[in-house]
Amino acid sequence: MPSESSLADLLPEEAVRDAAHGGMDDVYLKPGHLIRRLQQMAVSVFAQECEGFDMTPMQYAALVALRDNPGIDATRIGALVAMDRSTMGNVLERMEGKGLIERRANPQDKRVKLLKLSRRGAKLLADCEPFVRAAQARMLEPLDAAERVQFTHMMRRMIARQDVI
Amino acid sequence: MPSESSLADLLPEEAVRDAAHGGMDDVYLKPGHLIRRLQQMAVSVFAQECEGFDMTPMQYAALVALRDNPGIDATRIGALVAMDRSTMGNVLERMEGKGLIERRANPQDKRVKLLKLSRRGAKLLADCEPFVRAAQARMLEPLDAAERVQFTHMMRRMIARQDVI
DNA sequence: CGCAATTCCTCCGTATACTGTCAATTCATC
DNA sequence: GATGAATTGACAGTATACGGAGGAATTGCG
Repeated sequence: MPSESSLADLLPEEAVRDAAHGGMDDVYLKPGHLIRRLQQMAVSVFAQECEGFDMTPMQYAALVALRDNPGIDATRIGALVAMDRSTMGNVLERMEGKGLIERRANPQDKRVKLLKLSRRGAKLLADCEPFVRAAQARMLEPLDAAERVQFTHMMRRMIARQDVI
Repeated sequence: MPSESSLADLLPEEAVRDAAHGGMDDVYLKPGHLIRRLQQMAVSVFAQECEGFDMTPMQYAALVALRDNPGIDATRIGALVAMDRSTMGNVLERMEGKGLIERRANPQDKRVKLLKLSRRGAKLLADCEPFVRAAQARMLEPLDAAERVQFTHMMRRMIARQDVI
């Protein structure tokens, strides 16, 4: 049986106190660290809610983008979901391996490969939708309605300012 | 010269409009997606500000944890910075390769390897501190003072609720 | 003391994530 | 129409990120 110990159990009391009260140089309270922890939380919640679908957050994002934009190419899907071409290529390769998408050569432009949801991919997407919705809701659950709107807007402002990808 | 095109340039107007106005099933506005984008932003800002130090955000976190807890072992460092032991092992291996840390066997407990900052690691940490501070500030720059406090608290609440790692 | 449970590290497997490079192809301009 | 610039997908390299297995070592309980 895997140990169910939480982070705090492993730490010396000193560190826990510092993390709780905020020492001088506590990495633990800096935005960079908290944002990373937030991402860990989001991935974990998604995995928990969508357990059994054999689907990752990025694969879900690609499925949605593909459903809403059939016949798009890999570079443009990457732009839609904010992922670079290399990583998108790997994600799509795994998805093709699982039979979720189909890649076809474009007769008009022999550089690009057009992408399409397979029947199986469409079914997976439809089936998991309620669970993904539950995951998204659970991430924001500690916030009240007004805070959720605020938080979302603040995230969008921070992302927009430093435009990445 | 690498293309300086932003995300929006690549997208069909339809997708941009949807992303801006919020369609029915826009992944682009869901917390999971925004949190991932936020993490991309944070890593990118850190990399820009700390360019030239040959140091990643996780390596910085490990350095701080090691400075504040000399003689700690790998599992406990992982708990401090919220990273599983496998990944921490890889990070520490790379850091040892760069001469930033020293790993020594513990005579009392031959399972563990005690970790210590090297002189070089300590110097790197001291040198990069102002740049890391600048990076952390830049991440929150679009928010005003009150919002920064709110945002940080909301992140902490969301992380605390779904306790990961 | 003996033995089971636990702990620590390492390795494997899978999945992101980004930079840089490359060849094939297309486009823009002359 | 030729040619340089840009685009696309593939690949290599580096770095997270996590679960699980396994071996060595320690601890705790009887």
